[in-house]
Amino acid sequence: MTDYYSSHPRFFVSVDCIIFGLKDGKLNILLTHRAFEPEMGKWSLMGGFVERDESVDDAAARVLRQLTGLDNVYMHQVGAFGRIDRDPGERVVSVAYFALLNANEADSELLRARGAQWTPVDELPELGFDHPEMIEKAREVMRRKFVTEPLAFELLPELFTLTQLQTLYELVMAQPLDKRNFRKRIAEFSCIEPTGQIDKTGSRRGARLYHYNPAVSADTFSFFKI
Amino acid sequence: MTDYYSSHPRFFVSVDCIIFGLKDGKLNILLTHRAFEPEMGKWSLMGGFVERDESVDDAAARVLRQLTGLDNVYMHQVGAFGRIDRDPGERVVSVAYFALLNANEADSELLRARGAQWTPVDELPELGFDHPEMIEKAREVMRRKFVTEPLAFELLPELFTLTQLQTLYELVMAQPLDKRNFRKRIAEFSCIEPTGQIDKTGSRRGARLYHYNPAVSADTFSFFKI
DNA sequence: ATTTTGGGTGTAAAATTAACACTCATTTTT
DNA sequence: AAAAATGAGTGTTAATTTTACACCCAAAAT
Repeated sequence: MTDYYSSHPRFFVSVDCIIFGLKDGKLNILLTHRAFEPEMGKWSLMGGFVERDESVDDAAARVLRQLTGLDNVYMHQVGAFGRIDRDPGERVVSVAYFALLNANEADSELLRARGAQWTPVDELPELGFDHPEMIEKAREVMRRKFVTEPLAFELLPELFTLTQLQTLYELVMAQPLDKRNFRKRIAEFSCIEPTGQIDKTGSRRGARLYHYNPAVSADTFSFFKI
Repeated sequence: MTDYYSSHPRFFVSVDCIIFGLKDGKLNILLTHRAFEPEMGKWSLMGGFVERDESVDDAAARVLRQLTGLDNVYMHQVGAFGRIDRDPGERVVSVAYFALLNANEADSELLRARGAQWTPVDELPELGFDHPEMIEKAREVMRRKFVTEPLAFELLPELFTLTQLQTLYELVMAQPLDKRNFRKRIAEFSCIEPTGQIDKTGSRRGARLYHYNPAVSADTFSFFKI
């Protein structure tokens, strides 16, 4: 029975996390400055090896937790990356995940300790390995899922204004949206509920604060009607 | 430098292929009857281990070629499957791919030799491992891609009738389509060209045969306008 | 008191999608 | 030879969805 396996090679399996967050009204991802080989000195995605006692999904969640201190973060697999020479040191097959989180909730102590830094997606430094390809793919997958699933609320704070929500959709979709049409559409979703509260920080007049009620949406959220 | 890696475990990495083809007007996938452990006697997807000298993508293409004799087949990654106990024998991380091919072109000798058999997707036997999950996911990914990419022509013969094309879309989308609206839409694609020829096998009157010209489509094929 | 700033609102035209039924050409049956 | 059967082929209209577009509001700052 072991024969079936034994003639084949084993590889390191790693996970790489494309961690999205909102910073200063821009879409950012968390990068770390690598303090060790290979690719020492270069910026890279946060990654780690899959251990014996964890699934690949669990490994990704662990790497995220170790970096941000956060649990129960939305994550989604982007795909496996398996080029022979993708890691210059050893043969490593890596599975990429993207994560969406509220940037304010991440443990900034931990981030600093690990040399992690939020970086706007349109100002990325040169990255090692096949990380640029992973990020590209992650943005693609995220954009697609954003249309049919209520992902925006993973990135926004608990309470948000409609302008914040619209800006986020514009960032992810990389296209401007009409304010009135956007609000008309939002009004159709009973899961996006106005709280009585007003945000006074973003404007003089103040803007209504909304929150997302997942219990209400449940079955059919679809921002652009598909 | 090796320290960075050496404390981590290595795993077998495999590929599993969800091979779609049309048989008797139904969507089928190729299954093999396993003649060896683990899961001997059960039906399973065609898979294989990734070897040292090949990328994961290449391994999938090789497994497909070894089974069907075909090269240059459309393949697309479905994702990595990494549950700890997904393979009862050993820890194996598997990357699933779906493939689309013209069932008539596969080498039937090879298929027989390897115990492979076309099976309608709605009549699948009990499958081992996490293969049901892989198939589910593969169908999902395929359905999504079918809308925006000209995948139908990978499954159809070189020449096909519009009824064949519509039936295929109905199979993949799992919903009936209006004949007149369908043909109106098809008429807009200059890449779907009528040949002068007539198919007399499918009907008494005979139906025009079309073929797909990839050179014409190129940029924007999108069956349902997104 | 005036200016500035982002928040908030409705309607009409254009485009797309959905619904729908009959004739045609040929083969098979009687 | 006539009739029946079968899948191929064809346009129009209503309904829905999407897009385009401009002004007033409330509060703070000057």
